[in-house]
Amino acid sequence: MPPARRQPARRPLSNAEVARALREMALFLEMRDVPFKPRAYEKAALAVEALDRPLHEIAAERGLAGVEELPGIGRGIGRRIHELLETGRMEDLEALRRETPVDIVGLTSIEGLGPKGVRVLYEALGVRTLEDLERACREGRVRSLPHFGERSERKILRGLELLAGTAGRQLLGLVLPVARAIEARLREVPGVERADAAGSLRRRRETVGDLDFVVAARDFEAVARAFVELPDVVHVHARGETKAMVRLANGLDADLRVVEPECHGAALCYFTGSKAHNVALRRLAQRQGLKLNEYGLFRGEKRIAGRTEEEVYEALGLAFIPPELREDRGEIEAALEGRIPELIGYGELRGDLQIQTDWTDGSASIEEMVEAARALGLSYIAITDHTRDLAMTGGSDEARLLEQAEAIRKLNARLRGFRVLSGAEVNIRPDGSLDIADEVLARLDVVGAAIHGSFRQSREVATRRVLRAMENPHVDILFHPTARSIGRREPVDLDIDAVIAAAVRTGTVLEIDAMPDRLDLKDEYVRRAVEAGCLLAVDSDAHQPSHLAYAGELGIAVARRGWATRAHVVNAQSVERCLALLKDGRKGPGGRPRRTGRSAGSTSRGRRRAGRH
DNA sequence: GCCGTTTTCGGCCCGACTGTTTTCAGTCG
Repeated sequence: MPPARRQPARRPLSNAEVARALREMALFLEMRDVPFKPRAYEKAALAVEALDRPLHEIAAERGLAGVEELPGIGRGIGRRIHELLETGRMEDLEALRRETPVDIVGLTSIEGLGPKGVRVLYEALGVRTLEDLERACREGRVRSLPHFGERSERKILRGLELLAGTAGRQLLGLVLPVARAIEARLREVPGVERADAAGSLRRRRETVGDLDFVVAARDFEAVARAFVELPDVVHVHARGETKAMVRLANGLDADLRVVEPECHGAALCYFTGSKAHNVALRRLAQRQGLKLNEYGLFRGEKRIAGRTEEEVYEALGLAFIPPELREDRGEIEAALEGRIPELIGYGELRGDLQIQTDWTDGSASIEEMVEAARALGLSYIAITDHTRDLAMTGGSDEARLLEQAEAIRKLNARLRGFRVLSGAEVNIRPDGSLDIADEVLARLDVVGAAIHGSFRQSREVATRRVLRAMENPHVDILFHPTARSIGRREPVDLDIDAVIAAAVRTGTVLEIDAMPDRLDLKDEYVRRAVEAGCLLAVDSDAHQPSHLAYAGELGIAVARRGWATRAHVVNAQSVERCLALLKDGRKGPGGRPRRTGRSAGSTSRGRRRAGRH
């Protein structure tokens, strides 16, 4: 077959694109008042988004059967997804688009406008796009439609403005301080007993789409007033007696819900979500003849739980489920069986194993980083400045690394109750070799290896590259394994299961890099690593003193979302234990491969049992 | 269209706010 006859290769559709098509189906069906199906398509869209591997891979490996096996996807939607992946089109969706040729996703993204409204606008005024809608509102043609009025027109125009100013989901690390400041202000309102940020922020998802605040108070009016008068508020979407919605200056929307203190736990649970977790909880309640809503858990008219979350879970026969696990990914089954692990806590880091200083591209001296680490309650840090290949950062060569190690030795002689470890963040070259000689790596306390370039290699090449670096007997930790930058740079295409298997085999620790735009490994991969018995390091990757706090805040959040316990995290141990874990299982003196017998899994399982006490 | 401690049919989470309504539909979370 001559090459010219071949079809040009079409880029496989991403999960996000498949989910968008499913969501569009849901909106069109909703518009046509089709019962139940919209919910099914929405649920399927969520399921697709939750996958940790591309659908097109699953389809390529297992065909239609592999797709239909996914939760929330059955024969009908499975067949349509398959069609979409094979042909790039979904005929049923195309038919709906032909019948009602409107930008339904765009139009319904306006606050307060849903599919029913879009239908009326299209049928009466021929509105198809956001531009059509803006024109119709400006010309005053919308106000005469049924269920619309002058207020609706103004609301839509304002919605269009706000849409233009929305930044979409924002990094957890940037939003967290904003949320905390709002919590603090709400707690100052007289009569407020509790004020908490809920939603995906409380679950510590890596990005946040909006903020939710749950306040327990007697005087609802005072809380709502304080909320809409927050200095950050640029627009009030809605304001009722117990509820308010506003737009903040950073482009995020924030919701407030005020409840009686008796309901606080139920409300906090409800507004923490996730939606899938809530639905599963409600079904569980229903099967027990109970009703769960934001006011409590009820048997008939009688509230049997609601003041605290713990009370609600207990009354449902569940162990308490930490917010970070509430994604309906097996946590409810685990809670029923008492299998919720004791997650690593936010105050449990004792060291930090990735820190840059003014020896390369950091802004502070080793001593300044030590002081900042001490202030956070840490008792050891590793100095891991960049190496030769990263010339832009003034990366160290062998001689300079040894010079720095000597400076650290002298510093340690002066320090009391604190230990500085010598180290490096060596560069993994495109072929998997390192940019620092083994003889020098052998003399450092902590060797991290990381990818800093050639990000677009094929999966095979990139995986081979990383595995080769991990096989180096001196490499202790794989730093920011996929080298992603959230919202900016795609992760390196790695066979993550192969990397995890190699980590177990070689005794290499996988890092959770806690910089807000990295969070790498990400939560789903952490969970797979934990299940495989990998050891983890939770590091700040700090380039200045203020970055150090990211490890205990964002890094631990990712570890918890990955179901990690303290036993899984090497730098939650004493410095001696940490070093032993890093160096354990290295090649023996005879240069034989590391023993594979030391599985991190058996270590962590053993320690986990011990850690119960 | 999906799913199963109500299992292959008959259910499908629940309540507040808004704007247009004189009793409620649409939207949102």
